[in-house]
Amino acid sequence: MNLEDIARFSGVSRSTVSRVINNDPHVSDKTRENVLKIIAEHNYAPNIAARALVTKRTHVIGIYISNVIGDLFSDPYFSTLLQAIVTRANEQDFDVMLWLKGQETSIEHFHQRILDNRMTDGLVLSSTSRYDTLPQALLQRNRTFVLNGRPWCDEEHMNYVDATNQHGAQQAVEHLARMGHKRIATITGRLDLISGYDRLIGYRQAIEHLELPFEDSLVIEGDFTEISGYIGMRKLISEKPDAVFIASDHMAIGALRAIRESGLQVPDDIALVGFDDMSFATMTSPQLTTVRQPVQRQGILATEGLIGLLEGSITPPYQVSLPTQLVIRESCGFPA
Amino acid sequence: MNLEDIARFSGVSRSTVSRVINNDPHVSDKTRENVLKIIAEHNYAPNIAARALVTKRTHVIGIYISNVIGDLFSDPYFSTLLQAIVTRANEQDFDVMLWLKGQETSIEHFHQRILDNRMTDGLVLSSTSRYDTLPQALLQRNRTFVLNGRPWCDEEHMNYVDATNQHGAQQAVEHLARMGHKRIATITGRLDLISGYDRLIGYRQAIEHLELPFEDSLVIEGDFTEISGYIGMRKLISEKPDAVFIASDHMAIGALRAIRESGLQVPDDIALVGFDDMSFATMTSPQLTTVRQPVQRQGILATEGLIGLLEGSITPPYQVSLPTQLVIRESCGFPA
DNA sequence: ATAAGGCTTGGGAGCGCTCCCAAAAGAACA
DNA sequence: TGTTCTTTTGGGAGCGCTCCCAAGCCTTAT
Repeated sequence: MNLEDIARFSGVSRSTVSRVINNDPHVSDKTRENVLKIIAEHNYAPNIAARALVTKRTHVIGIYISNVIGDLFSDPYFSTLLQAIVTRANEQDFDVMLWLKGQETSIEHFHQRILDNRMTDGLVLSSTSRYDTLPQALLQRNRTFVLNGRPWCDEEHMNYVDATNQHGAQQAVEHLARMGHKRIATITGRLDLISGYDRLIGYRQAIEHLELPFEDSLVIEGDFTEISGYIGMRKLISEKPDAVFIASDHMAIGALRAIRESGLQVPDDIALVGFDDMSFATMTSPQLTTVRQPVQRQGILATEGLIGLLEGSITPPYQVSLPTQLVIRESCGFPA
Repeated sequence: MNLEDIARFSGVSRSTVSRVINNDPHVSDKTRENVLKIIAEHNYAPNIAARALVTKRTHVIGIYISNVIGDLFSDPYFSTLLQAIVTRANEQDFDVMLWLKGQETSIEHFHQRILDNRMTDGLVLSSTSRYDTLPQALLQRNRTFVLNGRPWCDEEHMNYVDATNQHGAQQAVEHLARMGHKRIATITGRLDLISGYDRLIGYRQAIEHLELPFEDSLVIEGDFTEISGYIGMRKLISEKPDAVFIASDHMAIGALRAIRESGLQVPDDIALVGFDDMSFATMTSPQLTTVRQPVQRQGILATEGLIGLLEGSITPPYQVSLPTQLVIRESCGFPA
């Protein structure tokens, strides 16, 4: 069943059917109606490949997530992001192709797969490592893409949607200081991801600004996983910090567990602030004080930006930075 | 840059280049080598649309997940499944297209989108509701697909990968009985999903078989979300059950919270068994006794099955049922 | 009645591939 | 040397669309 068949059945030419399908106004109402009826009767849908061959557009965007650690992205951050992207793309009549890079996949092979795949009009890249060469390779080949998180380099030319991670981290640390905490430690995220890096920078800036003691032993490197939060906190306990800024809620869950196991109390013995404001942050006891970042909004804006770029309604660079917001709950302590 | 260009550069014909790209043995080693060099030099990749137009194959499979509730699939079940599918598909040289049905999306519109999209060779459908007409529509149009979870109807003709949910639920309840519990309640999953339904059936069969009292008030309908586990358990507490079989670990987390808030102890006051064996089941206190289902394996087999079906190496129906396994930890109590 | 103008419609060309058949080149044998 | 067979190569046709130009039709004005 193709255009020609539909044309024959409805007694018009291939061109007219094409016009009807593409909503071209140059068709009489009578003809349009008739053709639409025939199309519906036969469940006809145009052959996407043939269309793509001539238009050089597929109406498909790709999502590349490279941070997939361990048993997969158990961190609901990615689920939320993914859902936002897929939903928004569908609303704008785009379909979505998905690539997940696990640890085991060979990166060259994987990149080649994405670079060679010409089935997508554009890409959203999420949580690209500082060492990931994909953005550069795509740039070099003139492919349209939007980064989730600001780029490590070439900032002026890249399209991205970011959150104010530095500022969020600062707010968190400042709030802990305001609550009377002096010895404030941090468990970082992956430092090869811009979000992890920026949150550490924010921590440092706040410490410096507040003229609090900065000690290397108060900075523990995590990798955003729950288990790394647990391990990080176990290391940290012997350092006896008053408070800890943890670069993700997911890690904060692990940290809470470590604290509970050691018999200490949150926030009395150790105060905690997380980052992300994931849905489970209100389900812990005590409830988690955290820095909210608009994950869903990031996904939506990345998608809208990409599609706008593709359709020419947005001229590059498309650069967005979304605000973060401190959400005060119980884990940070109460004013004395 | 197309086949013809590469042909010109390497001094051979379009056909020969095509043969090289498709690994046709009827090319001399010298020619092949030369052509490959030119291809690499120009970063040439064949135009997928043109190829698909003639072969009628895209090497793309689609995944349709319809269970997306609320703030997205916060249940890591889907993340795990998705990752397994994507990884396996990529290994077999297929790309993956993703559709997520949220509550808000109009189902007709969504189905049309999937039915019309001829860009995928086949589909994996996960957690399709009993009321979802997509499987029938796909069947009617002769599209190849594999269900994750056995179908609600037309079982003989459908391809599916399932887990032994009934048996798993039975084991869970039997174990609770063995631990000395008499008044065993359940919080069900969504009963329009086959997994939720089968787990309830398994519960009932066990109760009947063990000749324990069956009371309607001991069966609370949940929907697999954490919050429904919380709400369900709050309702259940007044019924004073000895033990509860909860149809997912995610709901069990909510139930644990409800029990803790009411000042009761697990397993002393109420024993609990979950389902899924998600990674967080060992992080709760007490650790969760649960029924393990091989989610990853399900994703892998669904993908392999679909691809096998597409390539003709498997003849339909492709029907797999994977075993579940009781994992005994702390929440179910200890032998008296 | 004729010309001029706007709508609507039809059909050729071409997108970049694969597939098939036929031609060319090389190998092997008498 | 010619003949036959095998291996390697070339080129036409066609997949199902869109895009463009030209032709046909219907108005409306002169």
